Formats: sequence, C-alpha cells, structure tokens
Amino acid sequence: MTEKQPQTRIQRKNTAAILEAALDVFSQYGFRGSTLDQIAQTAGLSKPNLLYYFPSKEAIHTGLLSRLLDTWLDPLREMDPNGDPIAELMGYIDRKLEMSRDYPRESRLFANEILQGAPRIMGAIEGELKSLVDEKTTVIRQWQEQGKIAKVHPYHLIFSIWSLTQHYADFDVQVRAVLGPDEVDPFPEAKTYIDTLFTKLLTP
Amino acid sequence: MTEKQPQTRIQRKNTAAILEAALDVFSQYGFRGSTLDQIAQTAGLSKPNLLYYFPSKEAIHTGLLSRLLDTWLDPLREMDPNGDPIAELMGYIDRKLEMSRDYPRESRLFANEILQGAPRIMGAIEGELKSLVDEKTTVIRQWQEQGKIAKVHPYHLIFSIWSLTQHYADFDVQVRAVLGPDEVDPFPEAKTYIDTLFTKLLTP
DNA sequence: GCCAAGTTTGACCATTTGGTCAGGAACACG
DNA sequence: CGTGTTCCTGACCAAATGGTCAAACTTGGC
Repeated sequence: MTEKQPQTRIQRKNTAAILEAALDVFSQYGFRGSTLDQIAQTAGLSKPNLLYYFPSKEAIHTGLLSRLLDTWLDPLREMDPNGDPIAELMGYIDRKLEMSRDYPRESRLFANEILQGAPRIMGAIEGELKSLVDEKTTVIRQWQEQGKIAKVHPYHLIFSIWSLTQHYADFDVQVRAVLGPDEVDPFPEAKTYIDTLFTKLLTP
Repeated sequence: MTEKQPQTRIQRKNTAAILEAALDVFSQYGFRGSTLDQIAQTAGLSKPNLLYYFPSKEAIHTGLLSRLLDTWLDPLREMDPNGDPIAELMGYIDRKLEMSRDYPRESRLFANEILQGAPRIMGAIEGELKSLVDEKTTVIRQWQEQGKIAKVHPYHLIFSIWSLTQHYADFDVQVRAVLGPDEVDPFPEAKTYIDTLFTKLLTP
C-alpha cells in the first residue's frame, strides 16, 4: 500500500538482484531452510546491505510471492469465454507447460510454500486464486452444458492441469533421472503426451 | 549393512516415536527447515535422548527415506504383466491415489526431497526407482504392441499417474482452499475424475 | 568541487542450532 | 537384592542465524 517504487538505478539494480537470488534459494530450500547469508552471497551483496533494501527475511519472501502470483495466474486469466472451448483449454494447458519450462524456480517456490501449509500465501489462495478459479469453472460448466466439451468435474480438471504441467518443473530432477542421460529435454514429449491426454479427455 | 534391529521394547517404541515425529516435521519443512528440537518435542523426548537413538539429524532423515521408498514403490511393483492391461493400470492408479489419501506426509516428504534436488535420495532414484520404471514401461510397451491399450509415451504415462495422484497429498491445502469449506473430502471426486481421465486416455 | 542524500560495511548481539558428555535413573536378570 | 546394561538428562559447546548500528564510503545535483 504505502510502498514506494525503487527510485535510483542502484536501488532498482539491487532489489532486482536480491529478488533473483532469493528466488534461487527459497525455491530450493523453502522459507525456513533458506538463510540470509545464502541469499546475500548469491546476490553478491553483504548481509547488512541486503537488509538495507528489505527489512527482513520475511519481507523478501513476501515480496517474491506477491510478485509471483500475478504472473502465475495470467495463463488462466487469458482463457477467453468467447473463444473455442477446446482451443481455449488447450491454449491454457500449453501456456502452463511453457511456464514450467521457462520459470521452474517460480513453480518450485510456489510448491514449497504450499507444502509447508501455505502459511504466507493462504490469503491469496482463498481470495484471488479461488475467485479466478470459481469464475473459470463457471465458464467450463457452460461449455459443458453446450456440449462443446466432455462433462468432467471442472475443479478437478483445473487441478489436473496444474499438477501435470507443474510436475515437470517441481519434479524435474526425478523426471530427468528416470528418463536417463540420453533424454536431454523432456518438454517436447511432455507436450505431445499432455496434448493427447487432454484432447481425449475433453472431446465430447 | 552393519545395522542391527532394535532389540528392547523401549528401543522399538522410541525409534518408532522418533520416526513418526520426524515424518511430521520433515514432510512439512524439508530437511534444512526442520530442527532437532522440533522433532524431539513432537516425539516427546529430550534432544540428547533423541540423539541416543540416532547419531545425527541426517541419520533420521535417511532412515525415514529408505524406509519410505520401498512401500512407496509397492503399488507399481504389484502391477501384473499377465493381468488385464487396463485393469492393471487402473488398479495401480487407484492404489496410488489411496496412498496419497492415507499417507500424505510420506508423499510430502518425498516431494520436499525432490524439490531440493534429491541430494539424499538421488542414488535410489537412479537405481531402484529407475529400474522398476524401466521394467514396467517395457510391459506397457508390450501391451501397446498387442493393441490392448492406446499408444502413449510410457514414461510420461507413469509421470502423469504420479503427478495426478500425489497432487492431492502435496497440494492438499490448495485443493481444499479452492474447493471451499463445503467440500470436506476431495478424494471421492478425485477418484472419479482420474478414473475417467485414464480410461479415456488408455482405451485404444 | 561541495554537500546532502543514498549506499555499504565491519563489528557486534541475542538466539537458535546440531551435537557432546559425564553422570544419574531405570531396568533386566541372575 | 545386587549389579551390569540400557536409558535419560542438565549443562555445555561451537557454529550459524536473523538482525542492528555507527561509521565510512559513493553518488548525484548544483
């Protein structure tokens, strides 16, 4: 609310470096498992200097999360109630998978927060996220009434999109380990698989 | 290797209490985010007493993980190459979902470990887990050659089963928050949804 | 080139953390 | 009931952790 935008270039540069470093660290170790020293070192700053820009460890984490949630929900927001139902849903699914490929740390940061019981983000989940999902499931239900897509539970449809796409970010090391060293990039095949899956599921 | 089984009843009782408490704590905060004091308190023991049974924090965690992996892979092991393909796969899926319902902490412990890059379990993933998956994907491929199930990427099929079922354990708080306070138990509907999904996907 | 504002740091602090240890309490068992 | 073994604890330790602060150093605008 009363927050001011960074003014000087140094401020802009350093807050960005801190958030970048914090994303690295928090996404891997979770809030409690991460240390300020670790973040400071990754950002190339001293710890007191870090605390010059953010008042506390918690503030950095909160800063990251609030920043994240918005972009995180964008793909779902883009789903157009007036577009072609199958195309809109497949578009959403593909965008979500691309986010897992391009922003795996963000996905893991989120996963870590939820795993720990979402203590710092429950409000946004029960608020923003839930209302967006409520809105979009209503659209999905309409599409189903019109016979445009198969009748499956709308909320669980959303959950399945989240889980299938985010899995490739959150469980990346497992996916790569199981596929073996030959497979370099699992995403192309993942896309094919997921597209097939949802096409078969949603075609009425 | 040179480990001995707990001998006395007190040993049995206390090691069990410790592992139980450690599961509670580690599954929520991950290895680095958990403290011995927390585990000791949850187990109802003093910290030195805890360290009388386990030599270190790491030993408790390792003990938990090695114990877990075996039971965790059981549902997949049970999949019978000579049974009916669809029935066998659906059986596996249902068993996996039941594990998410009945052992959510184990699922979260695993998720936490993978999120952190699997530093303490990589060996088992590249070894035991990978060879089991390799074995079962071969079976799946045979089923596909015989035209018994649809031809989809076997490895990604396994990944999708893991992700969809474990999501209900790992992201439990999010699922419940989005479904709202009326929905008490998301699992019955989840089972229906997932069964539909894989039936549509796998039917040739 | 000066000065106020913005930036950085070393030294420091209280608390927490993983872990040790000597000794005492409880137990098993002849 | 005695005694060796198992079990438990309070006191302790060094290192790490989140955070503070006064003082020094840069920087930008005039």
